[in-house]
Amino acid sequence: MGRWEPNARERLAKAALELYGERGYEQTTVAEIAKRAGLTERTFFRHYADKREVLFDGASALQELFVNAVADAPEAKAPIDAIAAGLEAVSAVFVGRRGYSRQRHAVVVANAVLQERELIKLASLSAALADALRRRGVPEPAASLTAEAGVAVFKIGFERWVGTAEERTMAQLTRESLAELKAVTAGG
Amino acid sequence: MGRWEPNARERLAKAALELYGERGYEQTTVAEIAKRAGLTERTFFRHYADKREVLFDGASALQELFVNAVADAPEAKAPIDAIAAGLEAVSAVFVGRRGYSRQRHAVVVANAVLQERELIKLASLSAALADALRRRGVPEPAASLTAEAGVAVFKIGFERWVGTAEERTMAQLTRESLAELKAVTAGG
DNA sequence: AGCGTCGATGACAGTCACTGACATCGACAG
DNA sequence: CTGTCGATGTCAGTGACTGTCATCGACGCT
Repeated sequence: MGRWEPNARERLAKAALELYGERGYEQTTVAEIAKRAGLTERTFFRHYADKREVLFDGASALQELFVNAVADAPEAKAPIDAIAAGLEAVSAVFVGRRGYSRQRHAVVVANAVLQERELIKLASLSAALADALRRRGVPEPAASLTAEAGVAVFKIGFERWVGTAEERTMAQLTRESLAELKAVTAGG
Repeated sequence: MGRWEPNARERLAKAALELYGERGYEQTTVAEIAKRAGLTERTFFRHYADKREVLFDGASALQELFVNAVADAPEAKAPIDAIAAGLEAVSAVFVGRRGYSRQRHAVVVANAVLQERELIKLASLSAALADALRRRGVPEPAASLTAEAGVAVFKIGFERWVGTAEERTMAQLTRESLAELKAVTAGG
């Protein structure tokens, strides 16, 4: 057994989400988070770059999953359909995590600075998707626009998923959102 | 004549943009900005909520212009065409401001925290556009998706405008980007 | 002219996010 | 038994941001 309790990083993330929910993000100090996790403030900053990042631990894994699914889609598929394949893959990882997703989402929407961080994560995702599409041979600006559209569908699909009482899967809702986007941009 | 030099707010914005460009955003302290503007740090925070906001003074006016153009578009127009009318109106205000836009954009893209602020301004714009579309009778999620698409077109059109050497207007570039988006989302 | 109010600013102390430097100490290899 | 390593603790420091009170010219009223 080590000198310290294991899973310091996870303990910090859990403590932070709890405290942000209980007292609010601004009313919570990093020292309090560290104390609840049985650590010190300095150690918090060794695990997370800042007070917001602690809520975004899974972001890079999600991005990787999305990008890989797009890259691995059949070559013959159109850009928007490769994105659709990525949306399917990403939707799958949310199965069974609706409670956690709701709790986390409630904290984020309540604080502008957390929304900012979420938005830049989505922008990073969009850039990575555009890159994956370019590697599939899609030219600009089509690659960036398709990526932006995909992220918009993901965002709105997710919001509908956490916001609805019905028991519909995130995959269903993203499929519907994509169909809707195609409808509103049709014609002209 | 007043007790102080006029246009304190504008002086602060000018000093901040200069210093962010000269030394970088992080290497600039608010006290330095205030000093260059002939004021104190405390006065800076009376004009701007934080160190980033000083670069986003025109954001609310731009949003208002965009939203009004969408609201005032002929009733018969489809949602995406109302958005297109808004894009035309917004593009017009950038005429003659390419140098300033480039300088400001260079500062923003060099700093993640400034990009975050820019992204939340765009998110606010998207929400306001969705609201305007809803008031035109557009249901959800079509309103939000069309708004997101419009913001994506604006963003990419703007980036192409500041990034290209050719003398093309922002209106031309946003028109092209919108056409491209329609093309990539077509079919399926 | 005298006077009271108001608004923009200055002065100052305080909190907290975040960083750099150094110390601690169990695990582990040799 | 000893030296290295890695995760943590300790502590001092910077800078963003806030609350509070003081200042003082402009302006309207009498």
